[in-house]
Amino acid sequence: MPSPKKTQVRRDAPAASEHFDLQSDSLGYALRRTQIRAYDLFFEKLGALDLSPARLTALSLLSMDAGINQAALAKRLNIAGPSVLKLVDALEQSGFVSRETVEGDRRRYALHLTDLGRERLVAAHRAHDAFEAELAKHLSADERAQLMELLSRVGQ
Amino acid sequence: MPSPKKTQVRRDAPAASEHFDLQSDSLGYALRRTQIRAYDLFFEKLGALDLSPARLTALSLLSMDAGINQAALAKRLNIAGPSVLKLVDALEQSGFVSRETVEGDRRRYALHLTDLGRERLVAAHRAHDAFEAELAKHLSADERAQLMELLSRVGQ
DNA sequence: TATTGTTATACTCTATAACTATA
DNA sequence: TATAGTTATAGAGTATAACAATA
Repeated sequence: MPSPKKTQVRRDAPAASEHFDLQSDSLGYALRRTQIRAYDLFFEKLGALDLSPARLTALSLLSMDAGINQAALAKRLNIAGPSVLKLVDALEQSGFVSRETVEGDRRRYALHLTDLGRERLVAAHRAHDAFEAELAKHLSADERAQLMELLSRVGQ
Repeated sequence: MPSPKKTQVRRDAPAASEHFDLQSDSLGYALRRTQIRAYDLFFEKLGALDLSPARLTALSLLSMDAGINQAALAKRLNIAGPSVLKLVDALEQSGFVSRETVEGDRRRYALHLTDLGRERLVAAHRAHDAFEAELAKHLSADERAQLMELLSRVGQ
């Protein structure tokens, strides 16, 4: 298929010392720059809450799917077993999540938010709203919706 | 300031077991999902070239700024000194970059692309074009430009 | 004193492989 | 046999602190 977009610039440069400015018209780089900005802003707004993006997502999932087990959580977060284990260990140590036994299957735990976890999630939800507002502060509501739509089409 | 966007859904849920679906209308999550997709696609298209995004960016910068030193490269890549050192070590070991002495300042090296590095960058440039085309395959040229513009406004 | 590059060290996030207990 | 959770280990990518050589 033809390549409809050119990222190369300075086509007048001599072949032997050609310049490749890959960053100048690259959607990939633009996505990365924007995501770095979002990541920084996330910690600016939620850093005091002892919640990384992954930890917050886990709490959010647990608020919607109480009693989910680690394997299912790993699948939802798209991470491997040992990774979710460390995540749940950390959340348990912070007092946000409890592992509870399941009657009839002693292999698995049911994961639940603790009262503290629920409180923290409420605070995080507020902070996340502020994060989203700040992130999109230069966009109108229509432009933000448009951006979401375009992103979803890149995400395929 | 007022919060113009709401990420919360299911407002009819009881307060004691409120659900927080942070992912449903979050620009932050949309950015992350899209970037993960881009990252995967990058390795699909450029994985065989022994170049990570950071390594490719370094080669691209060296093609434009031949003779740059490590400290300057670190600044351009926005990474710390020891990090750029490892990066340059790896690029040197792959045979893409050479450290050359600088007359008049024996503290620093001038970094240059080798012939192999230049060849690899040409191949990477082609592969990167294919990557960009695939990434934006569901967007028209106008939509792609619009997305870039909206992203640049989120990035500050 | 300041700069360049380096070493030593450590942290986060992720993974795979092999294991135990249970089903 | 298959599943849930765990342990051990490793690798990529990043950082800070302390240092040597040089300016």
